[in-house]
Amino acid sequence: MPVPVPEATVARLPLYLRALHALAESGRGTVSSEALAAAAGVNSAKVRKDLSHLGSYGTRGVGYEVEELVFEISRELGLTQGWSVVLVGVGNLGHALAGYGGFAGRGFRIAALLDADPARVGELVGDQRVQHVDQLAEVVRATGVTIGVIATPAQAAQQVCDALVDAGVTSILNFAPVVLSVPDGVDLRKVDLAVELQILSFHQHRRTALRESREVLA
Amino acid sequence: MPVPVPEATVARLPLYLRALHALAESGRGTVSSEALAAAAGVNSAKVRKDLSHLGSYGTRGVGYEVEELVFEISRELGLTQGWSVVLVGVGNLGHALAGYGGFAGRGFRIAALLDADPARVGELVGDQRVQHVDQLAEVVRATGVTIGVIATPAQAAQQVCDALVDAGVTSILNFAPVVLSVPDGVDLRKVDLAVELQILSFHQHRRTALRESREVLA
DNA sequence: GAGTGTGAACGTCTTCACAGCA
DNA sequence: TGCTGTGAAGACGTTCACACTC
Repeated sequence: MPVPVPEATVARLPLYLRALHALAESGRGTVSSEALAAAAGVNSAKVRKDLSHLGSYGTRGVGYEVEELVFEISRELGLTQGWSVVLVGVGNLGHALAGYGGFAGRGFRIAALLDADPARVGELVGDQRVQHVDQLAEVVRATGVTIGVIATPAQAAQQVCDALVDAGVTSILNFAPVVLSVPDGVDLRKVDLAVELQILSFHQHRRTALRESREVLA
Repeated sequence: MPVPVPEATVARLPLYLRALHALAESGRGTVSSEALAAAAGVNSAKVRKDLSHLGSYGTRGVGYEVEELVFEISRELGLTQGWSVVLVGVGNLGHALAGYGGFAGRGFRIAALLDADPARVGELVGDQRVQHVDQLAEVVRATGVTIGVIATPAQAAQQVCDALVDAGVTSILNFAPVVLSVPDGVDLRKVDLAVELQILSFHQHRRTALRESREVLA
């Protein structure tokens, strides 16, 4: 593999995967780049370029086999090996994540739920019982997880992050609204629930500002 | 304003804003691009370029005034005008969003909470009582909201989206894992909670694959 | 004919490196 | 001297357009 898959392509593969799962459920055996593009909300040239980075899985004049593509994308993303995940912070967001179909349905198994609040310890969420965050190192060792998800309040996040790193977790997904720091060799990604709303605000703001300035001119 | 603010810059402004709020709380009066970059998790050249698109708010040899920058970024993002938001879907994720500091703390007021489940109607979340989604048109008219947030299950999302558009909402933020379609003139953005986890999986996968192939060679 | 795979053109974003100002 | 603001260079990503294949 001399040419690595571009990061922008990697970011879209989950999109294609979701669209393909939907297509497979609706009984579609094959898709064109055009149809897949529509289902994923991008344009067809992008789909073809992206998929070409994984190899040649399409048939000219026909399209791509849905099942085959699901497998190849899953493999590329490493979803076929069934990751175990430890989720820290079982508030509303933690509950939402624990019950999220996009996790369990995509090769991610929640191996443990941790929280700092003693009142929540022992609670049953899905098929897992909430454990105290003090057990973190032990839990990570026992379950062998390599991926950690942080859904705690902002103040607790760095401490939890450090604990995860110390315990040997090398991939961390952070939902807390703070910038975390990790040592080299640990992959940290973040989701900020408010960022997109603020971007939306920017566009709405500019649109109404433009409309008003046009009305002034009229 | 002949040169529009680049989209990539807009996407980072919320980051800077969060970092600046934290700096302001800790009593910092002024920041260098270097310090702000560290707090926001980017590099300093980017910070300077980004901020230069808003105007010249820095002082050479000194840096930027924290309070001033907070105001200018907020203004650019349109956060100073206090948007009202309607949130549809009050499950775990909806609860998490309703209680999220990044919304209320940034000029977004939740004007209404809607849900399709009669069992949830009437429930008090924060200072709002959950109303039935059938009231959507009426609620939008009464409150004059222009931003809608969808936190429903995937199956319900397009229907809710259509209802929002019909009611006159022109900016929609979608948390449901489906691609929604909206008419021209409506700005649609999405957050997929599972995408980042899958990207993380890709990197973790590639890392372990590389390590293994190196071990084979050794 | 239909639709993939891909070089080439184009556009956008990032980074560098330094002139210029406080 | 310290740090901003910015042209210029380079990396990266997108889109076009068409040769090629089924």
